Amino acid sequence: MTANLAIDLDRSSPVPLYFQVAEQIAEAIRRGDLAPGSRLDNEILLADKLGLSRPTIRQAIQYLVDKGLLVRKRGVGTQVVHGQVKRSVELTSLYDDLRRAGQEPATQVLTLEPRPVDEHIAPILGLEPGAEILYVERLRFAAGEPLAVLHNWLPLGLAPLGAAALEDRGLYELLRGAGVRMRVANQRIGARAASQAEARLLHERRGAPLLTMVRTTYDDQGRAVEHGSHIYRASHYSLEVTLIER
Amino acid sequence: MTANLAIDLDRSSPVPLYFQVAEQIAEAIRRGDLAPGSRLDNEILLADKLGLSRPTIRQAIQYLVDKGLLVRKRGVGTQVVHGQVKRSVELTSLYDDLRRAGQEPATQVLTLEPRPVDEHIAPILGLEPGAEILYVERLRFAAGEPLAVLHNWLPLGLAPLGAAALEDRGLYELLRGAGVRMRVANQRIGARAASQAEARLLHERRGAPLLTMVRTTYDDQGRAVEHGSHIYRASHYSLEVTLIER
DNA sequence: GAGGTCAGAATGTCCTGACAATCTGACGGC
DNA sequence: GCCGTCAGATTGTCAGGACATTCTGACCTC
Repeated sequence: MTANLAIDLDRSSPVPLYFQVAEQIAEAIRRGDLAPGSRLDNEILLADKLGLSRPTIRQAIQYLVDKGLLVRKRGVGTQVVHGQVKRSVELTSLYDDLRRAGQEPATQVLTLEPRPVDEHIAPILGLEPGAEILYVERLRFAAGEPLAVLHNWLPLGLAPLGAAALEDRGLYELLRGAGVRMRVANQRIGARAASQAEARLLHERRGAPLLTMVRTTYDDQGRAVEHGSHIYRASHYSLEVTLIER
Repeated sequence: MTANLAIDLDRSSPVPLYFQVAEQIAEAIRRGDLAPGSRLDNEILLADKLGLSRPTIRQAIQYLVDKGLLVRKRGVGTQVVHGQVKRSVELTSLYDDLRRAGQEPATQVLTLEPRPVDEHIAPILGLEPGAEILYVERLRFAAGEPLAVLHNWLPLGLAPLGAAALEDRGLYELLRGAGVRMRVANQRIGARAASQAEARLLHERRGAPLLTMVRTTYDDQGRAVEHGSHIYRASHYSLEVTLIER
């Protein structure tokens, strides 16, 4: 059933075996070697072929099921999902997304300063009211056109964030580079009409539809590391999300 | 460290042990017995206390990590996430969401008929061009106010869908009841201004901002089972999503 | 021919055991 | 006092095995 799907394993590599397997299956799906709807070998056979144990194979498959590339059914087998998953459920910033799409993003920092935390932001970030936080306001461009206005609040001392760095890279990239490991994010997505000031920044007319997103991100210690409130030009941007039921 | 967190296990129940553990930890978090930021006992100790093996405990914890309730860190331990997760990454319909929020949803079926599939919908659902599919158009109300216009395309013969049933329940609920097991969904979320006709249906003014969502849902065999294109009144509704990085 | 029954196949759950990688905090040397 | 080292704690990875549950399709009975 399966094409003979060659998978190389490097046992001396620090990359976990289950991950090596998962990556190479995912690659085969992307390449088209594993057609949508086609069945994978069963877990025991796969384990046998690769000289791995069944739990390891299961972990690899589970990883891809969680990413929405594969689907399993007890008593039947594991199949490749029809219709490709556009993008996985990843914690990426707009900047990363745009660059990956070849859009050549640019950023203009409008504000970057410590300020006392707002009373409605403080509980979200788990801070004392009146504490100082870093406030960032940026205008994001893609292909020369203004695309979004980004407002962020971050705990001080999390990462050294300078205006130059922020104009050169995405916020998430800078945080990751500073050792912050983001794990969970809550997002609320809505829409509203542009105000006069927003319209001017974004080269839209007043009342033009804007996509709004409010997001709070937590790290692997469960601490809030970032709160953002963003507006996007609906005419130029939309969000993509993949949901997976377990 | 942990409150003494009593967990009852029923080994004769068909509910998997790892799931029983996960549910009761989640319940303790919701109740507040496990405060945000507090640490769980380590896996080996927990396994010992409950008379289970470590892999089973790990599976329970992994389940909650995937839902965004817990966060782990190697060498440190497992902690409850600060700031509650509003809603988990579930495959729910608008109807389910509204009812859970106590909004008392109602539905008016505008169209319900088989029709030849559009040429741009056919490849999405994996159908031959020209094949017949079921087209559904509904107006959804919450608390007496119009909230959204829902357009759906479904393969014929998937489930017996009558107008009466659709006015009484959500589409997802009906599909689940017919044995369809949905697993993966791709959503694209955007915004645009309301047309004259849309405004009339939704009691808005022309040009009012609308939230748009296009979604394709796949079942556990990887087959597309539903494609929908929906518009929501941005003034009355927003979407909530939780992202988890593994 | 319709329907029920049963065997095979596949994933789901659970166990035991072992070692690796990583983080924290304490200790000790400079 | 500062910095590096080291040990303990904890999660991450991997192996191998056993049995349960569920689905499909073939076979048999009526």
